[in-house]
Amino acid sequence: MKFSISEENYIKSIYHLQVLHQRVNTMMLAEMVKTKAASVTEMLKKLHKKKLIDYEPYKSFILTDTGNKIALNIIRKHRLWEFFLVNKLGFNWDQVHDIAEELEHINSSELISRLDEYLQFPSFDPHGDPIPNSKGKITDLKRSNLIDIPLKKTVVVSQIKDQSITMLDLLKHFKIGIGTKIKVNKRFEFDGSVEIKIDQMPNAVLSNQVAKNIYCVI
Amino acid sequence: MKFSISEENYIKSIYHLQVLHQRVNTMMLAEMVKTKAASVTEMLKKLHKKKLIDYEPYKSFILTDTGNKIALNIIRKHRLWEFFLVNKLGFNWDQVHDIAEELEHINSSELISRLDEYLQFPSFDPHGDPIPNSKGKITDLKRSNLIDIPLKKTVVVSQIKDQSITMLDLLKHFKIGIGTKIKVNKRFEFDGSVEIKIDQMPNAVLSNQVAKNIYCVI
DNA sequence: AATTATTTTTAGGTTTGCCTAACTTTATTT
DNA sequence: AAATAAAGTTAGGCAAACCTAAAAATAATT
Ligand SMILES: [Mn+2]
Ligand SMILES: [Mn+2]
Ligand SMILES: [Mn+2]
Ligand SMILES: [Mn+2]
Repeated sequence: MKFSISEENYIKSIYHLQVLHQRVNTMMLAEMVKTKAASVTEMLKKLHKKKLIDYEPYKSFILTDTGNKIALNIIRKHRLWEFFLVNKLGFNWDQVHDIAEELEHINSSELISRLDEYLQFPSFDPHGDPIPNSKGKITDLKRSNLIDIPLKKTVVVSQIKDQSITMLDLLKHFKIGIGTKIKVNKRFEFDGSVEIKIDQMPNAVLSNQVAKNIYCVI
Repeated sequence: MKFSISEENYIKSIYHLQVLHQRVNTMMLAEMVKTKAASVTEMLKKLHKKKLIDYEPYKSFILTDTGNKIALNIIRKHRLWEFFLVNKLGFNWDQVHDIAEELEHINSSELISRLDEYLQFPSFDPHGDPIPNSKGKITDLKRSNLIDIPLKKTVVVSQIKDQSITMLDLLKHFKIGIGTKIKVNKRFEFDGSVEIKIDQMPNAVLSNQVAKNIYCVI
């Protein structure tokens, strides 16, 4: 079965919202796909008819197993393309999302399996998010939030939750990226901010709002 | 200015038809974009309003200078992606057209200039067609048709005109590709067929219809 | 429990791109 | 020059996605 670009974007967004909130409702989804609630309702009816979501009017909804598989395949494509853009074409990690947003809809399983092989079957995209394999299986790492890791322990940044341009821009300023070795010197009770140390860099303080979005492997 | 995928496909098709026939008419274009004449007329009105074609009702039409530039940019993207698919991902030249047909609509000049650089600024795509540079300039080779080249002279296949799957399939069978060294032993007046010789291969006879589509550099 | 606020759906429109059928213009035959 | 054929346009409709405004259902307050 083939799906329109719109349908694919809705499916993928439902998936991401489910990861955060278990079940999804109309308003959340409308905001994520940048449209109005009325348009979402129409699409929900269509996705339900195609058996991609479990949906009853006025209730929250979730993907069916088929819906889930389709979502994972789109995410796989998105993340493989992001990896390609950064590691082969030399883009910065904060430039690739919008392009991958288009590339993820290119329709060819042969293309994706060859791309995967060409990239040597990467497990994580440039933002540290896991890339589902061809069967849709995700193998993720155990990661701790910068807020929670023990003081004075050097850990490695491995995932950024908020991937807005503004966030990625801030991280670039502090020279924080996936793979960066980082140490928390101090945690300030008052506002939840943390003082960090990165090799070759002066001490720096990150707000709680920033620190919450940085995950590390110990 | 941004254009829809449909608009881009029409513009590109007009360009290709112009190369063959100088001016384009409704029926030709309808056949090329696989739609009906009525739909073409509607699109012609839109493209004319956007100043991409010179068009008057009931007359044949051509691209304006702007239209031409846009066409060349789409063709550039198409051929760069084809080059990528064959030379980096290992596709055969007969598998890449449909995928490039989708990839050519991805919207990012940064992406294309990086891809171009990554591929080391190739001049020809896997079918021997010239790739316009970033300014839209094409530098093509002088090529002779297999029908016309002198007998017993070894030449190099450099372009295939008809790129249908069936044609590419036939060429694969005879081990003819871009770069293949080829010699015409004999030309048969009766049906215009030619007997050819390729290294490591027995003599073979190509029909006039096939030979007409093969171009070589001497 | 009743009122108010929020969420969700429905109703009615718009745009893009496609279609068929009817009509008009241009080209080709007789 | 008329008649016929072919090409091109217009008219009227349809499906996909979007929209605003109104109505219905659910949730939150008083
Ligand atoms: Mn997308
Ligand atoms: Mn990512
Ligand atoms: Mn195309
Ligand atoms: Mn080509």
